[in-house]
Amino acid sequence: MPGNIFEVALGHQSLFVERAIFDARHTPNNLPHREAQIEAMVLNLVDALRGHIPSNMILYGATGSGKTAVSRHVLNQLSEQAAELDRRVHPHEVNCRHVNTRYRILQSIATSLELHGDQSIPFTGWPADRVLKEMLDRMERSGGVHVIVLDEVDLLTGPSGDSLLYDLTSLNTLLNQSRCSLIGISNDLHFVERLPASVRSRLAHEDIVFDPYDSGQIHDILSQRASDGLQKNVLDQGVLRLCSALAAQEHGDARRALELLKASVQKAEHDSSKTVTVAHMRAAQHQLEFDQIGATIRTLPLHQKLVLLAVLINEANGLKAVSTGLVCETYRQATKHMRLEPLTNRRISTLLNDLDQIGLVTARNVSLGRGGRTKLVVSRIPVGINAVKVMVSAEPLLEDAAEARYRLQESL
DNA sequence: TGTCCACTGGAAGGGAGGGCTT
DNA sequence: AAGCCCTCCCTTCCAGTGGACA
Repeated sequence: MPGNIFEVALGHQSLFVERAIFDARHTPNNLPHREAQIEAMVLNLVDALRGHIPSNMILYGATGSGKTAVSRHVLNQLSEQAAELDRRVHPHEVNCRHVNTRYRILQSIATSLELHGDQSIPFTGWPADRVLKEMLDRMERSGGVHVIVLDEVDLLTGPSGDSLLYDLTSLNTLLNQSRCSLIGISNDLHFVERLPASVRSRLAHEDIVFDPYDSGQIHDILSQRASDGLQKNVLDQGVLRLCSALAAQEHGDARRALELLKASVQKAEHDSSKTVTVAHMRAAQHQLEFDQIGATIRTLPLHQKLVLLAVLINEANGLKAVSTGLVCETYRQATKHMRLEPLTNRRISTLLNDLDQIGLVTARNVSLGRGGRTKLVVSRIPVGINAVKVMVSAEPLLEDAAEARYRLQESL
């Protein structure tokens, strides 16, 4: 008589003790190799506990260099200490990748201060200035010091972003009962240079730089998390060293290293293995790469998929680098096949830049003399991933266009 | 050395769509 | 219902560009 289908799975002993320790949201109490940055933040933010206004700060550093984790850790500690001293400190964290317009950022901060009986602010509809006023009112009412963290602040571009940063850096001139300090977190060292002078001088009072972790430092971070989050002696020799070395190659990205270690342990569990081997890690690495790129491709808008398809079709026909003109031409044929209105060349040029930005292609500007100026586009999708198949599975309409073009090219 | 090509990329603005206020 | 605000996606216009070629 077969038992419950979950019974067997429950019977397996997990290699994890605490899986959450490997999550991106997890903020550890101990952040190795970030003592200097923590100290710099503390020296500045301690003013909030003395009733003064901490200077605005910008934390710079590559992805996975610990900026967000350090900022969360420091703010958690600040809130704890404030509670102990009966001071009011209100941290607000906004990720500008997800919340990326002036309106929505103001709305998000104001909503975090919403009290029972307050009118809730809609996602859209109000004039932005009204949202700003509402946010100021709520800040005044709650008093104390507000610390606003703008994660990935470099993604706030254009007049709307400048205007928001202007608003936020001017808050202290409008507030009477409370104070405000701003922390920007940026991957881009040159972000501040693009800001208008009026904002730049007020935002960048203190810069804290997070150098990428080297292989040894990532090893320390992984060892610590492994000892907190995994059963004893489940990692084969060499696993941590390989994982750290791979992450160090990828610009010292500790987040990626943790993700890889977690995926490797899951692979081992899937194989009902009692230990995690280098082979599990290699398999996990492939899996992560496939998942990441596959998800990116699947979520592209239709025309962007067609532009990528145009690049891949030309590459499949032996071209190593494709010019913008050729991409446009192939793209137009595909849209004609699908009975779609094609976008303009200008728009395609921007879509190619976007594909370059998200890492699916490399688009390099070159001049071919009398052949004119153009971009040479090369796909960056690893050989093992069938991007056309991924696109077709997400957008079945593309199947005909993809196949028709292949047949056309084969017959040439 | 000037010309020319095939673009690039900034700026401005149109229009659709979603949501709120009056 | 009309008017307003905001965002997003897109087009149009156009000055600028790098380097081969005459």
